[in-house]
Amino acid sequence: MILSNPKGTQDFLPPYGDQKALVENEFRKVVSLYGFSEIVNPTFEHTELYLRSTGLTTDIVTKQMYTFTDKGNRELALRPEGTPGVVRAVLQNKLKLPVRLFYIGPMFRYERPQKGRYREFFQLGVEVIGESEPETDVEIIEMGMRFFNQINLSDLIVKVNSVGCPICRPKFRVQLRLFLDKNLEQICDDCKIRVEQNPMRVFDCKVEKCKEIYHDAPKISDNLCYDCQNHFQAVLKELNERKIPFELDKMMVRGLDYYTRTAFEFVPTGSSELGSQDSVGGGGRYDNLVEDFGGPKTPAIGFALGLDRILICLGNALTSRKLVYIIALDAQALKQGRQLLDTLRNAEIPALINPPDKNLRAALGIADNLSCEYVIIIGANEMQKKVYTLKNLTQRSQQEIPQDKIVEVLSKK
RNA sequence: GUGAGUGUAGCUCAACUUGGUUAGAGCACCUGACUGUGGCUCAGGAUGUUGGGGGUUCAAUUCCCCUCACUCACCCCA
Repeated sequence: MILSNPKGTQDFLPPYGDQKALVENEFRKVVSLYGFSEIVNPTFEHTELYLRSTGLTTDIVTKQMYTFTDKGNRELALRPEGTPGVVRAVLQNKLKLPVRLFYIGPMFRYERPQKGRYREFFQLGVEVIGESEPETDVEIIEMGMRFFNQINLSDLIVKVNSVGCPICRPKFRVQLRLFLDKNLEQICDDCKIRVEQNPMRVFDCKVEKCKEIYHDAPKISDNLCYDCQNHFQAVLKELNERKIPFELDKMMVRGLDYYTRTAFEFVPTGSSELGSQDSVGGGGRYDNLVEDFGGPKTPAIGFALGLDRILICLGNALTSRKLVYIIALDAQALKQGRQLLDTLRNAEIPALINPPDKNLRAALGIADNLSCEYVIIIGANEMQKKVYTLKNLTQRSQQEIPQDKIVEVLSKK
């Protein structure tokens, strides 16, 4: 069947395409208040970029990348996430630090699609490169919350944790490993694999039995080194002072290898439409990534929001369009209508004119289908009286407006 | 990658259990009643390779196998 989209992709049909753009623009507005500039990166990069950043132990890299060899024998991958590309661009172009960047665009991961999870999905992301202060962490968390408020998605908290750094994490891993080895008999099969590959991920397990056991396990946030501990305390204090609704979640560990210190997730609280996915976004510090790429030691932090999931949460909250539909009833009126169409558009009022052969009833039906807010009727009566009949479709009301006042009247609406 | 469930008109679904002449309904759509007033009403109309392929059978939407798609969950993540 040719007439079908590839698995895990979606068409944003009207009005969802418009709604998507609306959310993107709100995001642009909010982040620009915090001094972020938009960066547009390629949709594919050298595969190696992701191997060295996102991490060799992550599923994203080991199983989910869309990789291909191009005609010049380059090993490339459709981007599974945005951060590596941004960091690469910053280093390559030697941007002055600190820098605040945001991006909007599609990401690709080969996995089984389900509710709120697609092979092509859209992310809204921010990266702050070159700022180490705990206040920055809180500032961008607060910015995220402000964005969610702005789009009326306020039933939401942020889960916060610290995942340490290369100084404290290895020590902790040994400690955790000891604990897990003692309980190896009781944990599930998946967790047994995690113990070998990446012990901290056991905290993500959804099996009740495992959760009970891990309740008593040592936690990374209780075993931070001096600097990480100070940083984390400062973040928590600042979150409290700024009255940001957060929850300290010592079990939260994030999936990407490069995270250090502060990690967080935006989680809807109300009756979620997201199925088994619980977060609409997440992020954290990655203080070593720039150095890992061969750059100078540079602290950084960022987050990514799932646009598709946000749209699911918003549901059918549709905004009525401010589209004006002009209906001309005869040839003379049509000529007048076409002039009016130009006038309206020049005044930045979105407008359409009906095809000449439709009668009034049918034309109103079309206006209805297009969910126009206003209709302007031009017929012999209007031509004679030098007025337009302006009809409000939602209020089912109409009035005659002098022809030279129409732009003025519509501009106010 | 693993497991479960669904695919019938544009949409939501019925008929399948116990195979049997032209596969139905509601909404939507088209036409008209209504030749300058849309969401209502009434009358009429069009619509399906029953996801695709194969098998069993005199006969398959119905039973069996394969495949594809969707949904849900696991895994993982936005």
